[in-house]
Amino acid sequence: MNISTKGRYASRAMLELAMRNSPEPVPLKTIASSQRISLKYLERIMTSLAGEGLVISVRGKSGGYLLARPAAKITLDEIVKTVEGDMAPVSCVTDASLCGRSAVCVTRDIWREVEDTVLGVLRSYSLAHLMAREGFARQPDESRDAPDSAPALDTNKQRGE
Amino acid sequence: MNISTKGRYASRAMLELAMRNSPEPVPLKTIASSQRISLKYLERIMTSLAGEGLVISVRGKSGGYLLARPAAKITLDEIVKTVEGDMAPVSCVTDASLCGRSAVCVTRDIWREVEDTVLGVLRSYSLAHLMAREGFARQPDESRDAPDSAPALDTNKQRGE
DNA sequence: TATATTCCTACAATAATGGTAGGATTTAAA
DNA sequence: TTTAAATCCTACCATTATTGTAGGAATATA
Ligand code: FES
Ligand code: FES
Repeated sequence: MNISTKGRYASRAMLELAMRNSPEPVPLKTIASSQRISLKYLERIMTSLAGEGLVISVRGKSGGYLLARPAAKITLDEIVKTVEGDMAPVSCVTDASLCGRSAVCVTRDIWREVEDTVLGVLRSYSLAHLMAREGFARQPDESRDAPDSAPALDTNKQRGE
Repeated sequence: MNISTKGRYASRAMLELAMRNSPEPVPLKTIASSQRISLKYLERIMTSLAGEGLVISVRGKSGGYLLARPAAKITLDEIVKTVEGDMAPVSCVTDASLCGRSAVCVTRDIWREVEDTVLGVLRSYSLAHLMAREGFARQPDESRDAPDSAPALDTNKQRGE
C-alpha cells in the first residue's frame, strides 16, 4: 500500500504550479530546486502529466509548464493516477483474466472497492483545496488579515516529503 | 498502491479456515495445496497471524491452525495489517519525523485520510461476510435451500488469486 | 520411536522504485 | 545568427521490496 515518490512529487509540483499562478510558463528548474526534487526525475514526471493533458508544456528558452486548467478543476486522483499508473491494489481488478477463476473470487470485489474508495478520496481534493490549506485562501473578499509581507514562496515552502 | 501476495494469501487462507470450521486444527499442507500457495511461504504468513492472535497454532503431529475467534469477529483489516505491516501509503503518516517539515505539509493529511479510508473498508468485512458471499450463508434459520450434498470444499474452491 | 506438524533463519531470484547520464530538439532572446 | 535555456527521449543503474526456497530445529502425537 504505497504511493510512490512519483505520486508525491507530482502532487507537490502541481501544487507549486498552482500556487505560483504564473501567466508565464514556470521552468522545472525552479520547481525542482524549491521542492528539492531531482530535475531529471521531475522532467519525466511532468512529461507524463503533460501527456495526460493536466499541464501544458512550452519548449525552448523561457519555456516551462503551465496548469492546463484552473486549479479548482484538477483533482489529486488525476495526478496520482497518471504518474502511478494502475491504482488497483491487485492487478486482477483491472484485468480479470490475470486471475484463474476471478468470476468466483470473493475477495476481488473487495479489492475493487478499496481502489474505488481511494480514488474517491483523492478525487475529492482539487489543487485549489490544497492551496486553501496552505493558507493562500483569500479568495472571496480579502476578509482574512493576511501578513503584510506577501508570503513569498521563494525558499522551499511546504517542504517535507 | 498494492496489496501484496502476503495480504491476499493471508486473506484466502483465513477464509478457508473459516469455511472449514473444523474443531480439529487444520494443517497448512491442506490449505497450501487447496489454495495453491507455497507451503513454506504460507508457514511464515500464518506464523505472523498467530503472533497477532488471529489464529491459534497447534504444534506437533496432528497439529495445525484454528481461528482464534469466531469468523464474524475477524475483519480483513486485521489480517491485512498484520501481514503487510504499515498500511500508510506514505511513511511519514506513521512517523512524522521522517519528513522534513511534516508540520506544514498539506498533502500529508490526505495520505492519512487515504489510509484511514482503506482500513475502514477492510474493517467493514469479516470472514463471516466473505463466507456469505461464497454461498455458505445459511446462518439464522436454515431458510435457504442448500444443496443436499454438503459443499465439500475439497478441490480448490475459490481459486483465483 | 517414527512421523507430522509448526517454527526459525538464511539465502536467492525477480521485479519495482528511484533515480542518473547523455544527449537531441525546440525556441526565445542577445 | 548565435547562444542559451528549456523540454523531450531513451538507456542504464543502484537500491530496495517482493516472493519465494532451503534446510533444518523444535514439538507433540500416534
Ligand atoms: S480473482 Fe484476483 S484476487 Fe481473486
Ligand atoms: S510530510 Fe511527508 S508527505 Fe508531507
